Amino acid sequence: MFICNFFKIVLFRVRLRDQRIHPYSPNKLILKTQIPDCLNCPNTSCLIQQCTSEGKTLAGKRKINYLIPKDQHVFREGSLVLGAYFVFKGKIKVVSSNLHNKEQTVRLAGDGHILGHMTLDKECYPIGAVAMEDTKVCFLDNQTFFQLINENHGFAYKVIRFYSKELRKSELRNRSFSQMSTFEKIIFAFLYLCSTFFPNEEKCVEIDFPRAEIAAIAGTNSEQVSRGITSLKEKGFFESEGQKIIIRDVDALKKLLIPYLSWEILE
Amino acid sequence: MFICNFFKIVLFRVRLRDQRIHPYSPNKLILKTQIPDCLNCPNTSCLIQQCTSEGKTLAGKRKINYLIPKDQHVFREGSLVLGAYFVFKGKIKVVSSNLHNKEQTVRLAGDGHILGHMTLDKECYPIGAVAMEDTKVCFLDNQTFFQLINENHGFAYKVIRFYSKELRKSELRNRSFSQMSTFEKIIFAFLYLCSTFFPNEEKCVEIDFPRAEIAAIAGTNSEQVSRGITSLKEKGFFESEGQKIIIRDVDALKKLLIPYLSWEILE
DNA sequence: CCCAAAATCTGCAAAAATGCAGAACCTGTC
DNA sequence: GACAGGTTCTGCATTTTTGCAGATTTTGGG
Repeated sequence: MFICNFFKIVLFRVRLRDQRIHPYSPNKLILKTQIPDCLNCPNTSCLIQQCTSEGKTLAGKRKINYLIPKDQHVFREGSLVLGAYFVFKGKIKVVSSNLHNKEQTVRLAGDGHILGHMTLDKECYPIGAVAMEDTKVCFLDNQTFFQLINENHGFAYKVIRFYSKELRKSELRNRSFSQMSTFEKIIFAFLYLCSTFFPNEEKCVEIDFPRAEIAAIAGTNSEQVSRGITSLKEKGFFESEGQKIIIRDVDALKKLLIPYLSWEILE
Repeated sequence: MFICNFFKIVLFRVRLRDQRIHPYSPNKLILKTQIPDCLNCPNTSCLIQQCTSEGKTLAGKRKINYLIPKDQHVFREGSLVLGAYFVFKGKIKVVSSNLHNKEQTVRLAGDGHILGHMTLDKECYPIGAVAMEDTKVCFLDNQTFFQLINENHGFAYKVIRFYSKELRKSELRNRSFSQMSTFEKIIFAFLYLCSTFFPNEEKCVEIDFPRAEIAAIAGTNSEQVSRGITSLKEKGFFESEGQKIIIRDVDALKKLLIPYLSWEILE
């Protein structure tokens, strides 16, 4: 057992080091793709839209567009991240594993969200990002990002607001993990999915993810998610169509978590 | 029970609304205090030090200094935050409660850290901040903060890096909450305390907080913390002097959590 | 439409965490 | 140095969560 763990650790370290050496060895499954340049981008929620025309022109020239197929990594745990990814269209989960190979989804990112982090020094975090469906992203290297911040105050301000807001959301999720029952955490996971991936849909949302995916967001296992879904179906909050779940009234679901009152944040 | 909850909710809402109306009704226990202006500030970890001389002069002129006594709020849950607090010297916890009156510590902030968030619109989060010992903070209103970002690129960049880093730390704490056993979470809480409040001490750290305080960080209760401490004393990781705990070798403690490998982050 | 593979659901026993209550221990004051 | 008030520790019964295993349902390919 101890020896087994030791090997796992060594392997993990090697994996990390490999990725330090080849941080962007191109994944053959990740394809460059066509996305409009920033001046003509239809994605109004992208923060680059806060830049001046010159800024957008620069960003459009420098950015690299990728199509990340479903279940492929945008970047891997332990790799150096040399810039930021802006989600053009799609669904991304930010994940973190431990050596027992249990994966926790620590953040969800939808259209217009930023992934990756800004570093000057060689930082290296055990966090990765995976596409939950075919997703188009725009990559900006750190240098260009820095230049955009220098020359576009509105952009810099919005980026700070974005991170500050995500930090607060993450802090509330922290509270959820430590105070909620498993059943409540499952409801919370569904609401988080709704607010991130369907920010505009008012009442009725369809969710079609494997139970294990939802479990990784809620911080439990797929059996509990199953039990939770069954219970919510019995109570009339969910309907199902095959393995897909239909939430007819998201607000009713929110009311189940009133003691945790964090709805301001789930805009 | 239901009615009781209903009243609690109403009261909570009223509390929130009151604080919206009087976001800065001065707490009599919070005193303005003497802190050097930013040009002569000895706190090198403060991000305002990244500004130009003009920026520092402006910040020094506009900032308000407070001495927050132990156990007093810097700001309360639900209140409007109209600017940012920079910790000059002391220890702050960022907390979030639920209606069952259970409080979770979602972040720790030591010297040089930033609290509060930047908002243009009237946002309102169920998050508060409390001094864990007498603490001096500098308050900058949003307008000045915005001006500093406009005119000091290095500052803007560092602020983005700060939030991005805190977000990542928070995400790792999320993983900890959902994957660690209670015992591991307690160890993690001690390490988080060490890395935030004693960033420079190499091996030996003294921690003197009530068990309930540590429980709120770890996401458990004080009984479990007690049991955890006893166990760690038996194993030789902790010594005690009255109710104070002495960790002779922080690195040895870290090794207990190797499967979660997040030490890069606990700088 | 049928079938095999995959995913989901559910009952149950084992494990972990919780909360209570009383004992032991610390702290500061007189 | 004794004492009161507070904090911490620990044993125990209860509750919650977990993980397994087998039953059931769904999915996608022919």
